[in-house]
Amino acid sequence: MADAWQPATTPAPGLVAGPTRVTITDVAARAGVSPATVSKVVNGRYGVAPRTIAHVRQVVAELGYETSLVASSLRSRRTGVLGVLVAEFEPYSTEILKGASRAVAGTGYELLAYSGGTRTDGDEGWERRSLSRLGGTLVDGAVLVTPTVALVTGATPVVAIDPHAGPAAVPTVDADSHRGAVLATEHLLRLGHRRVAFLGGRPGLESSRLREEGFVATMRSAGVPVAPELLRVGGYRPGPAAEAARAVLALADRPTAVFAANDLSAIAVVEVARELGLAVPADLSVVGFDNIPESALVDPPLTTVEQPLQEMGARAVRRLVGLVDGDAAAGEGAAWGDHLRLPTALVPRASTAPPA
Amino acid sequence: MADAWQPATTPAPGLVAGPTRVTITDVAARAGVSPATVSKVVNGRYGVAPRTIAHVRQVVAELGYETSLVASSLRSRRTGVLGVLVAEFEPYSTEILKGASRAVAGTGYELLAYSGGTRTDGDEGWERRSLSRLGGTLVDGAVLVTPTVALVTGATPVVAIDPHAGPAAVPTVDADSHRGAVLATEHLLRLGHRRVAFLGGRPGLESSRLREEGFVATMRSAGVPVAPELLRVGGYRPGPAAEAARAVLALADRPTAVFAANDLSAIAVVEVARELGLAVPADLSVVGFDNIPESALVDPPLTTVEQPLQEMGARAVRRLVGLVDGDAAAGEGAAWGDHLRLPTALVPRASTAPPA
DNA sequence: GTGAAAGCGCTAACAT
DNA sequence: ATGTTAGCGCTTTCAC
Repeated sequence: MADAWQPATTPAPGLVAGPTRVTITDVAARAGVSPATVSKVVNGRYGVAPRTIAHVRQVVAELGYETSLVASSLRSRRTGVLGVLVAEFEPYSTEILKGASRAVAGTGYELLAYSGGTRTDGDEGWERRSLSRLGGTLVDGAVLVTPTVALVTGATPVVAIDPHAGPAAVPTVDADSHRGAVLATEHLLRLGHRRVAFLGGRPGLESSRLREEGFVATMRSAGVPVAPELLRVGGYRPGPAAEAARAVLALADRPTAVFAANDLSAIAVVEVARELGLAVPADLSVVGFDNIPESALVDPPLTTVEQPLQEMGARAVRRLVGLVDGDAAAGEGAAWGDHLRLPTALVPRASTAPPA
Repeated sequence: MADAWQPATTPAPGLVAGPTRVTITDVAARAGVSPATVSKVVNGRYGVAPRTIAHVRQVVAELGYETSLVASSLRSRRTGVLGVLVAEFEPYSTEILKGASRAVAGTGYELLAYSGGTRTDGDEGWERRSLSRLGGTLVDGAVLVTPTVALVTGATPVVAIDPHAGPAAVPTVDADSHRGAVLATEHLLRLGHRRVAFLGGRPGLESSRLREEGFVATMRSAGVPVAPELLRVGGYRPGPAAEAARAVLALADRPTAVFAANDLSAIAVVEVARELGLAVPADLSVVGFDNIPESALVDPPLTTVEQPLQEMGARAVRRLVGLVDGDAAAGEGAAWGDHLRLPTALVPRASTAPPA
């Protein structure tokens, strides 16, 4: 890729890089008071003379002082910041983020999204690591997006979105994956497909298990056998999903349809099909899951199962705010261990058709 | 909205909330060494006996210790974390985030996105505040998304995306807004529109200025006058944009087309048109800017100007990594003050047509 | 090879 | 009403 960086105008006065950060000590020195007094003024504590307040405010403004999130959170244990912990920023997690952002407005909290899964790729346990690194200090509470492992949450309030299988110790928000899988499978059966492959999600996630279960159960009850070689794992990720798709489409008795456990995988399937010279949906029908915006933008637009991702993010944040502000005043839900399951719905688009 | 929280199963053993965070002191005590030694082991410093290393590692694993990002960053001044500072998480900034996330993979850095604009709405100066709060300590460098004010960056390396007007003291990434506006305006003129309204972006942003300039210049050079009442400000935000749209569509001599400075505004225009019983594009053509995924999902799909948002995020991060790792080894670009401008392109869809 | 001590910037007790 | 002190969890000299 060509490099298009160009020389720019010279920096304007006042915009150049300054020396180091302005600290509370700088403000205190300039104002002729103690750091403690500055702290009180900045945090609106009682017991400071009006004159002093005004003066300190003045100096704060002059110097452009802002309290360091790091230092204050280390000391005080309350930051007014809520964390959204994700493995990486992809369409799924950013949809959640949009909803979280909307929900946090007006609560007095700020949002900090941390992507801890990019360091070592395929990193299991990023959620534990991220939570340990940020929890208790930097953020007052956290929303965990698709955590794959159970975790000791310690003192930090946590809400999970679409978590691992098994009992959860934290309030959980997810969508009805089983029902969604049933809808998708019925859609394919109704179109006349009998040989249908399933590209599973990330092992360990409950949503992954439920989507497979929904698929298999629906096929079974329709009296259509599911050959073992048609059950693959895509891990919710494009790379592995493409590999699995290649394998399944290379079969002598090729499936006429693929149900992928998420849209990213489904999009990968469509790409692989194209590589192999298969037309979608003429030669191969593809169904996804999630209804991320990208699913409507690919060619052909993807038939998929919608989960209300933004709503899930918003609900999780509202629940978290309740937890952080004290269980008593919890606005949404009450005690730990709750579970909110939102509905899913089929979104028929152009990637599915009757088999040739 | 009905509350669907349901009681859940009892927490499984080992998953319940623990007491407090495991600190380096806990590990030290359990391992029978000093905190300093634990620190050395955890950070891979030299001068620790292999036996000790193994033992400490063991205890770290047992206790599930993770170094606190807050504490270590306060002391050491290097965190391995890059910040992306945004006003809020909406489609524009999350597209940037996707690109940033992709670019950061494999660099050894982690990504922390901070939304500092939701606290007080319409908050000018969130970028300065956020940077002050996180910079120098929490993050090693930051990408600022659409900062509206110039700022003293201090010691923290910063790259700006689509910033304020005027000379910038930091490397900047943006898209060719002027050219994009020309393309959009020419498109409308070509369709036969003569009475075209413009819904401006956020005052203070260079992109906003350039889009207006591109629009006005193109209209002028086509010999089509732009009535002052057709030049409005939407601020890149749905609410104000809708208001402006209502005003302009209530005009006796209603425009036949609206060019909105971003997609969010354009979508708001379409909604207002619908409210007023105007069909898009039959009664009113609408063009947006950005090509956020949502622009293709609305009804009718929006004609818009594409900027390569993900690419912009990726480029900004790569540049930032160069800055943080030392100007010498800068992988992308060299000195401060550079400017990368990426191309824009018209994306014709269904929201534009010849005037009735 | 290891530990004691100091201190990053801030705030909460406790003086004064 | 204000200042002094201590310490959050960690890393970094610098002794030992």
